[in-house]
Amino acid sequence: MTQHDPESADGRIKKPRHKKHQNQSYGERLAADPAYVAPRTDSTPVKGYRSEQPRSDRGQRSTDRNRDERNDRPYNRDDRSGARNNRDDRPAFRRDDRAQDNRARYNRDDRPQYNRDDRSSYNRGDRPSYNRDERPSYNRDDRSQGNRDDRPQYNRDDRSRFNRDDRSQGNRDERPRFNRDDRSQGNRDERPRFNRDERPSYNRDDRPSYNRDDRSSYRRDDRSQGERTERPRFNRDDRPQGNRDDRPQYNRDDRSRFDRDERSQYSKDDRPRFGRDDKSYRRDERVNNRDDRRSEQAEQPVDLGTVADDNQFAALGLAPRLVQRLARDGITTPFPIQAATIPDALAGKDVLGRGQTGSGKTLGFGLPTLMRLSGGHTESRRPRGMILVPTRELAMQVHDALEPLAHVMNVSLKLIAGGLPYPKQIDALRRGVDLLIATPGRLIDLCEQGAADLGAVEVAVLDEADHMCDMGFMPAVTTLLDMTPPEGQRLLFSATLDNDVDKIVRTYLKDPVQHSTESGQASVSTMEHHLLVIEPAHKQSLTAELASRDGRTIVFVRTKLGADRIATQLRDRGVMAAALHGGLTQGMRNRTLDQFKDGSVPVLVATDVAARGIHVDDVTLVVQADPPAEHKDYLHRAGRTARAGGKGAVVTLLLPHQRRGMIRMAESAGVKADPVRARPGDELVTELTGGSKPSGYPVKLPAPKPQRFNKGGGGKRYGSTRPGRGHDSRGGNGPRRSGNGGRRTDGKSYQH
DNA sequence: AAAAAAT
Repeated sequence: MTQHDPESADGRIKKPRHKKHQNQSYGERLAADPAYVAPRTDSTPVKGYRSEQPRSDRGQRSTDRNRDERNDRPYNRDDRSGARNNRDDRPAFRRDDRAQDNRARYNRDDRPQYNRDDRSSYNRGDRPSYNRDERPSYNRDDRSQGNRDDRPQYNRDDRSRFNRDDRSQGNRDERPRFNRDDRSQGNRDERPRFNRDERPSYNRDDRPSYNRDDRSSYRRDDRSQGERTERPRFNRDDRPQGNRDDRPQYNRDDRSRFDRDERSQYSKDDRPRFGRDDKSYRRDERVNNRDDRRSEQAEQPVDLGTVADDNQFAALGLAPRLVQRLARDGITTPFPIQAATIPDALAGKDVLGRGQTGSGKTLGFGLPTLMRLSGGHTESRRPRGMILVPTRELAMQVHDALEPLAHVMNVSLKLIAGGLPYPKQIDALRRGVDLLIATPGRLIDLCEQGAADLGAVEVAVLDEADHMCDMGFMPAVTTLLDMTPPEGQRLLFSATLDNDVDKIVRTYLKDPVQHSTESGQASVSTMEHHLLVIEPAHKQSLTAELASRDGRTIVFVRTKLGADRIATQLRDRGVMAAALHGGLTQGMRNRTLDQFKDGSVPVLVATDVAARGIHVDDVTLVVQADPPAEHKDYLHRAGRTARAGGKGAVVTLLLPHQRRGMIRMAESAGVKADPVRARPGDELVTELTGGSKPSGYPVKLPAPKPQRFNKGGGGKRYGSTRPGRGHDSRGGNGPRRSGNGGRRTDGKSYQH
């Protein structure tokens, strides 16, 4: 009966069959054929559900009709990406449509009843026959057709996926959408969902994996005693601050693995029981609305230590609690960029901040933002602050840097980035989160889904502003800024602010105050620069020689393929190196960065994904195996070393024909260095590397993290070099890759 | 011009 799923025997999506329609958008196709019915999307979770369905139901999936529908899906997907590429054409259309779109979503209120019933029956197992045959056409006709185009199909899947989770806790009756509005006000108490809403954030933010033991005992013991508000603080205080920099990514990786893979098994035992036990506790003692939480916390201030009288942060006008918290980490003297921008930002002005790499810009915009958001009231789905960053890693870093500070200010924050599970992000938004730290794509996605509404954003921050304003990012950034109220405060920060930013500045900033603590050139005095002109044939061996040294090294290359290739070459020559680029799964990216931070892999071979903002302690050498494309890139790449006053060297390898361009670039970048001819073994090279040479014996990357949670499955997705689909057919929120070591196979990004 | 950013 069951042939292979057309969709996947091997987990891959097959090529579309309907070539004819491949470049036709759904809307176009609909226009041509009004009878056209959207391919159903409910089939996406097939992997997760199928095995749970009674066999008799399963059979129905392989009717011709259903198969065809499923084959339609890829075609649809292509449409969507086509649409993405056409972004430029669409934003206007989109934006105009947005209101309408929202309305449509609100209109749903009329519908949920039957929808939900549909869905619940779906859950009960009669879905296949029922849904398949009846619901689609029914729903589709009812629903306003026009909007469908805008709403990605996968929305539906996602939605139903977490709704399902929610639902499993009962109270289906209480859930209809109209509750949405009330929700933030305190219907919460009644609703088990509250429980869910709270828990994830707790899980997410604070539990270092190594604390896991603590946590579980902690969980069981402390939890029932209430005082949830104490918990995070407890955790946070215990955590040695100094380690933070080394650990965040590490935690995250574990966490996601844990969450994604473990949860399904884990939940069966613990979660429901927790829910049940928790009821009385929840009802009676728990304080579960935000304001109460705030006041409670205010009543029991934690001793954050004393602040010296001459603490200069206090002088900038920051709240005592914040100053105390900073002081506890030994941060008592503002960097110039902070001293310059904080007062203006606190005064509510729009600020353009430029400070050299590693000069503390994160706090420069972070502290005023937290100050502003503290004490306000955030409605469900309507965050009041937004920090946009260009890469996921940077988003994580900013999040982790601000988190302890946000905590003392009683500001909730949430990382919104791609490659991470949707449900927790949506839950957090629904619960109401003050400040988002986001990469543009995912945030737009969530806004389109209606999970987030930027209409209440008081502070919008662009980190790496000039990069956010370049061609690739601009549309997304303007889309997001357009959604924020124009009267809101806007802060733009970068090490290089140039003409590209003008458009954003003119459009979105009112009377901006500009602070440039440096010229925007390479003025970090502790950084030395070397330009080496080399023979093409020597590139590999020279790179290996340079990278084979004590201390952390980042090797920058131009392309993702190049990153993979050079990392492999280095390992073949005995240099422990790993590649980092955007073609890897987020899990791989996290793991690689963790290994680089914890020292198990001292050489990182990266594309420009790591060029900006990423802070790793003690990177003492940056090698540019491919010269940067422009002077700004040079500065940002170079800025990974010599951070916060440390020392560092930047070596750029140049093929003869790249020499001229580099000289020009060096001038624009303010780099004082003359190209020098170099060969492997040269004195200069030896000097830079401290004399150590690659062993010549191939090395292998360290094994994935040893922590494997029992019951298998854990870590499969990210941990193995050959991530099998295995039995973890759940958690399909993560990036889906068929396994070949996490490298892209679709070639999509490599085409010119 | 590549990379990044949503699935």
